Amino acid sequence: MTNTTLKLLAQQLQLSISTVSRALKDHPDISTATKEKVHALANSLDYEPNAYAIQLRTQSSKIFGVIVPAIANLFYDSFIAAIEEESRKNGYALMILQSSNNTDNELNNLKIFRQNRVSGVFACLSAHTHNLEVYEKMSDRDIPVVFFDIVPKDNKYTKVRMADERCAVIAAENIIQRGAKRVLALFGDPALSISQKRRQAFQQFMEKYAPKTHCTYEHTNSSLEAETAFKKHLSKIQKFDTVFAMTDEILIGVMKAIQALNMKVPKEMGVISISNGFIPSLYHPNISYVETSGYELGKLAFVQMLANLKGGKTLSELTVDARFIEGGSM
Amino acid sequence: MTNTTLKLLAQQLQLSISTVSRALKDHPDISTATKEKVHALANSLDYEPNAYAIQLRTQSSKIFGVIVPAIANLFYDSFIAAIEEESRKNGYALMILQSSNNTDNELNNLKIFRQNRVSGVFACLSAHTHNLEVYEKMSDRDIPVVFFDIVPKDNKYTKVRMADERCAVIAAENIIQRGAKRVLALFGDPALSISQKRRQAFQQFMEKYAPKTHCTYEHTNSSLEAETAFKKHLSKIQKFDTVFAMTDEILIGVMKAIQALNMKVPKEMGVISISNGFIPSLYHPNISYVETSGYELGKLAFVQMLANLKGGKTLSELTVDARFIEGGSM
DNA sequence: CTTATTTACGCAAACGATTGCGGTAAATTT
DNA sequence: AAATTTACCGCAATCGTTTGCGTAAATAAG
Repeated sequence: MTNTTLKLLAQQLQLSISTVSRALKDHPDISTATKEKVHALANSLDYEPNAYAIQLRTQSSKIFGVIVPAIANLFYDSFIAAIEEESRKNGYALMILQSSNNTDNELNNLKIFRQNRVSGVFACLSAHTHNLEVYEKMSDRDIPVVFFDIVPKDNKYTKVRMADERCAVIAAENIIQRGAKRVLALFGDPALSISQKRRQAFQQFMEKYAPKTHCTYEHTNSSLEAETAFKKHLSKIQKFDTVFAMTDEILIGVMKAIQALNMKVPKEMGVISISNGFIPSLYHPNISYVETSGYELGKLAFVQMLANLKGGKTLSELTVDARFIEGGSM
Repeated sequence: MTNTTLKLLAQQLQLSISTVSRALKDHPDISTATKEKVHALANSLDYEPNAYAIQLRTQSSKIFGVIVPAIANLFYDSFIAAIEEESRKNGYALMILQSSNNTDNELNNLKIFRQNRVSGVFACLSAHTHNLEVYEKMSDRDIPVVFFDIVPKDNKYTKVRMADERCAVIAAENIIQRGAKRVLALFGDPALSISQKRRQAFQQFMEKYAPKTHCTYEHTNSSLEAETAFKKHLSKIQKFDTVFAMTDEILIGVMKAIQALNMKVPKEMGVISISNGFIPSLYHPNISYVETSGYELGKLAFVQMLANLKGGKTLSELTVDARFIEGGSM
């Protein structure tokens, strides 16, 4: 079956295409009688406007592009869920592409977005993207870009992110409150600015407010590394009583070690992490964590996008605040 | 900055639009000299074809629509990752929409797909969708639909899914092999056909090949329910020694209970589940599971889609086989 | 040196919708 | 009865590409 078009409707109704078009969108020039006839036929023939023709004519696509390092990631999932909700409300659809933390893919994805003339792009930088030229190209085409989570340093861009330093500080506060004596703090890939920021904020806070607490810092790149690091440090003479995991990945490694060693949480070992909450809820007792909500970040990003779309430029960096969620692990 | 178009290139080169168009796609009618000139200018001006104009002209959009109940789901994530990979290779992009298991959303999503004239749709039915009329509408428009995971019963549709019965049977086999005496088998929402199939296959197999093994069956709708059910049955006089979790969600509940009760796996309690592998890997020892790979399902679905696109109709139901992955929990 | 063939390119009509600019009949006002 | 509105509607250009067909010039064949 061929698709119903304005032309077809016009022919069947003995009207011009323009009249049909106007009738369908309730233009005042068209009489009520005609409108009704048009609507009736359109319904019975299941007319649906061709989005491509509209975009070609109006030069606006009602589609947002989204670039995430990985779709299969709880944090990004919730981010996507949030902008998907908002997009739907506002009549937009989403085109989601994953970069797999690969700069080539990132480039390619942006190309697809340009070719599809998306109305805007939500982008999370690949871990090692430093050349932002490609993103400039989007701006040149008047396609607003809202960066999220992993954002460029330059503040000529619109960006939203978690309050990374705050997260680390909140974690530190609670560790101090618990009265920890010796802490093992595990951070992620040291090349990532997010790891650096969190580590720095954490360390500074601890040194300032709990100088007598002994902290060991380590960077790990996977669950397995975290697990190994945990076990290694535990075998030392001076055992630690509290562990801080910067990411879900690290927490997973830590918890595997704890289970393997059959340690009691929180009695023998206090655990705290930064997470969106899913992983911490898998264990008994629930792990206490500082919440970083991808969902809220998504909502915020969408607001920024809309602002960008309407009122020209809104250059700024917004952050979603974090809060401590009490589990039973501290 | 305005976008570069064929027209612009043609003007600057004193050529016709058609010549430029043909030069760009290496048409034999165009001389090498001209082609080079055209390509050079196109590159320097960053020409990118307008996907909408192309689609309008060619009536094919190079976009696939995907409907999943939820994006934030490990199984669907890996499914999406797979078709994303394949799509990229074949020059397609993905438009992903979530139904949130809501029929209205599902309807709406399909509408968006139709308006965007997607080349095909990968659809996972909402839990309680029984009216497939909407999907008929897609077929009417010659938009192939490949159902995955939760698929309609009617076999006039193209569908791919996990070998649900096989999964359950494999689990049963291993439970028998372990020499289990008393088993608690936890299944999901009894309204879902997938729960029914798995339960039936499991139960039949157990009754046939291990009639003396005592099995208790229960359906639960959440992690919490599973946790409660586990604890409840454990408090009975006749304790069970093995637990089977049909889904990740159930496994999570079971493991929380096991941790809370500080039971030893596998000594005091054998655990086996059906999963894609992520959740089972979070525990120590790793949980043994029957693998259902969303990734492979995605690959298979894509093959089906391509076949559908090329050779007309390929109505069939394909299943991805399952295999047992040994953890340390059995 | 005519008559076929190639070679290399341009014309123009689609694809489906939007919209400024008129146009004509009927209704209303002088 | 003539002039002016008002109410409705159509014409045609436009968005950026693709593609069948036509044709001049260049080359080959006779």
